[in-house]
Amino acid sequence: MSNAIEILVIDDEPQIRKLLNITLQSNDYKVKEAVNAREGLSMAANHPPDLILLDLGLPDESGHVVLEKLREWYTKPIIILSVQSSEEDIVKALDSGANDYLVKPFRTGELLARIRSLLRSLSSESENPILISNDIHVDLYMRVVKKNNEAIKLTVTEYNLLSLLVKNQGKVLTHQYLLRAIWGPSYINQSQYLRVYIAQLRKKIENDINNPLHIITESGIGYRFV
Amino acid sequence: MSNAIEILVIDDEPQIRKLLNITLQSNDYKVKEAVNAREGLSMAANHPPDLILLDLGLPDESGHVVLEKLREWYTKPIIILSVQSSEEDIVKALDSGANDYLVKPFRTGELLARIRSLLRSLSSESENPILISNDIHVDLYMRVVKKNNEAIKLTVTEYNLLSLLVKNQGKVLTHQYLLRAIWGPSYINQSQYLRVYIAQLRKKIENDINNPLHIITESGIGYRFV
DNA sequence: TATATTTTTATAAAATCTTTATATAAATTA
DNA sequence: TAATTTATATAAAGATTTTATAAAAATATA
Repeated sequence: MSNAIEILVIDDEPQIRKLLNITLQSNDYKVKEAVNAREGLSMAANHPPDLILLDLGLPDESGHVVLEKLREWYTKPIIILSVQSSEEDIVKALDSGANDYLVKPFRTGELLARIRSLLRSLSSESENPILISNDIHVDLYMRVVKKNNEAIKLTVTEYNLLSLLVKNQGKVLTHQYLLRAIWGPSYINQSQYLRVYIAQLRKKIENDINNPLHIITESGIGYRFV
Repeated sequence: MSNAIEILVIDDEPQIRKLLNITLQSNDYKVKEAVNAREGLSMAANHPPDLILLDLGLPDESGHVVLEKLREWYTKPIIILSVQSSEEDIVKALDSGANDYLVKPFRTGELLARIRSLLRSLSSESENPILISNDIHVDLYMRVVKKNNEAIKLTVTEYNLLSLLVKNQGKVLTHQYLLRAIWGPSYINQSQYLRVYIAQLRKKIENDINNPLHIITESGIGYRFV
């Protein structure tokens, strides 16, 4: 996966790095490791990650200093992992720009949840699930469909139908499934509804209506978005 | 100070509320208190605070449920305060949209630092409070709307509606969402209010009322500002 | 009280959905 | 293969829902 979320771990303890590596990778994050402050700052600068896990007790420089240096330019989440549990340390780190502070030993489930929380809140706008298929863009967050970058006006039913097809790109969705999902379970025999709306959608998004390239008919079964 | 940051405390324990009240007020936050879930949801809806401190152990409803209900529309920080320290509770709360989780008894200095951290990171986007869309300027700080550099007189409700639409430029906001945000949760069926106010806004900001270019109707769903 | 604002009511217009009709295409069967 | 059946595409009419807007009534504010 090339668009995986990248997390930089800056910690000098090999066993912690190993634990984090395994935990994070098994949750589909791409992990990079730095063993000291110098390496951490350099790696962050050369290839900025989506989130940084920073140990405060580094051998070559205080973690607080690293944090301040990072925050001069790095705006994404930084979580502190530290054996220091004093209120003074925690307040200092948070006020220097850390987004969270976990005391070692930490619980990995909680760490993962806090990572999810930060990634969610701090990147909410870029979280748009934009589904792209050649010239058709479906932005589920904005609720906009574009063809060649021009917004297309769709009715509620048209949009629901298209987004369902696009979400299941490549898969054949049966008449029954589509009717149940869009109109409700009591409409599973109204195949004509589907034909009418598929025709309307094709009119709006296909270039050549006699040779539809996006919404494909699977005769006797259903429809498929390509 | 009228533009003080407002924090809503939802907690049934009087001594905790008192402690929070004193702590927060002495740090220049404006504090509002709710003693149970019902009151908390109602206060949050009627006058949305800048941050919510939510106890999970409320008498009338589970804090987890309150959190989920809040997150249906409330986008600002929510910090959980709870005696529950199990990883399961923490993960559940964070994944339901909480921004932080502190186990009682908590250290007030740490709480204050975490509040500062959240207010800092999550409100950084609204720091540029002037939103411009072609000929319309909305200054969220000054609460002034200008069209072609001339100030437009808007009523409170008109302004609230417009600023909400402008803040979510491009995104479709549903009738429900708008009604809940502007009038409160008990008004979600009063779509007519919305129509009346949208018409009033259009009269004030659109050049051609028969062809509105800013406030777009999404029939059956809601409205969108472009 | 006078004025501004919000809420409610009424109604026309627009948009959308459902149904019908019919042409065309695909699959099945003799 | 040809005939027949079944499935699909599409336009268009009719029904329903949703929206826009003015204006009156109620409420809040100065």
